[in-house]
Amino acid sequence: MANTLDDVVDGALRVLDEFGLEFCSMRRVAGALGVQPSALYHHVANKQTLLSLMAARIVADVEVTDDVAGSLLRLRDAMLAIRDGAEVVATAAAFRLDVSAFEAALAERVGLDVARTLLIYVVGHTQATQLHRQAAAVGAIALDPDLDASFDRGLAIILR
Amino acid sequence: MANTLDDVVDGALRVLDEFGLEFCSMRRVAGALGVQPSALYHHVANKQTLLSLMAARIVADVEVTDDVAGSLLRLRDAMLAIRDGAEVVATAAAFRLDVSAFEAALAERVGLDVARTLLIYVVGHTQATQLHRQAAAVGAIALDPDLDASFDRGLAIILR
DNA sequence: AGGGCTCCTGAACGGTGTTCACCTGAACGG
DNA sequence: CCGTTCAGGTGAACACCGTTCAGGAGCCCT
Repeated sequence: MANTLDDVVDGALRVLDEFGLEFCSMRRVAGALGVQPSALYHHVANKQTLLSLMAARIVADVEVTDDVAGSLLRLRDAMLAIRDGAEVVATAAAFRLDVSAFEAALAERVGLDVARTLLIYVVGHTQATQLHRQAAAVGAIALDPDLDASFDRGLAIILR
Repeated sequence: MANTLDDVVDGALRVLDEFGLEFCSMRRVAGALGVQPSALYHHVANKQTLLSLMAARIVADVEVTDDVAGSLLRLRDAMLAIRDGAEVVATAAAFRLDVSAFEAALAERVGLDVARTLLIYVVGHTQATQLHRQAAAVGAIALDPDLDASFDRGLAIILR
């Protein structure tokens, strides 16, 4: 027993990956941990805080190197690696608070304005990509095979 | 009596502007129209659909001219004009479906890749701006006076 | 042995989106 | 003028939601 904060975030990310953000409720996360919903509030002030922690975890081990484009591709992959990951990062007021370390590291290499523009673009495009893929997986729309290349071209436009 | 779909969208936008997205519930929209919540489902299949219609309305009369930067500034102003407007537009899967007319008009002038990159940037930056201003209005953070200029610089980076 | 701390329970409160069977009133063709 | 149709609305219900609160169980430290 004796869950820690990390356990809670882990459990929440498992629920997110399995059921999607829409069904990632406090009750379901608690259920995944074998615990009552109210127990979560000993680790986290509210759901919004939990979402921020999840967002931080999602992008946690993406490192910024001198290969700026490569770094941003890794950021994109980290968000795509988990269901609704981009939306969680985007929503959490994340790219103002949680990704600020990422923004700072990026700013050292390309300047603050370009760093900000890049981050907004990467998160936005990745969110659209993830949404599109999910709709395609359900059969609602046809899968656009150009999404990865489209991402690269947009990146090149900003970095030119 | 006899509300139309437009009346419902109007009412929803009034509720949004007054209370914010968080409290823009079907029940509250119904209340603003002097109607039971279930009555809304005669006009709209579900809340998500209503949000998409609201997003479409928010950006509806922004015209794309040959002054691309000016057009994007007007798009930004339209979203900033209503509380949580940018978030509604961003969320509604809007900048894939509702803003697609905007995207097409933009693509005629700057090409599809640049148009997409611009739209992602404009919506993302505006959303961050609106969130920031709201937090500052509540006194949670200090207001950054550089937001408008920051937007212009990001735009210039993409359009260069 | 006793105090404090972390983690948890169980119940409750006031909301939420959505569905359903049913009712009302105006418009319209025979 | 009657009967039908149909958009618009009612009122109750269902199954959830985030969050709060008083309290209990187990552990470490002194």
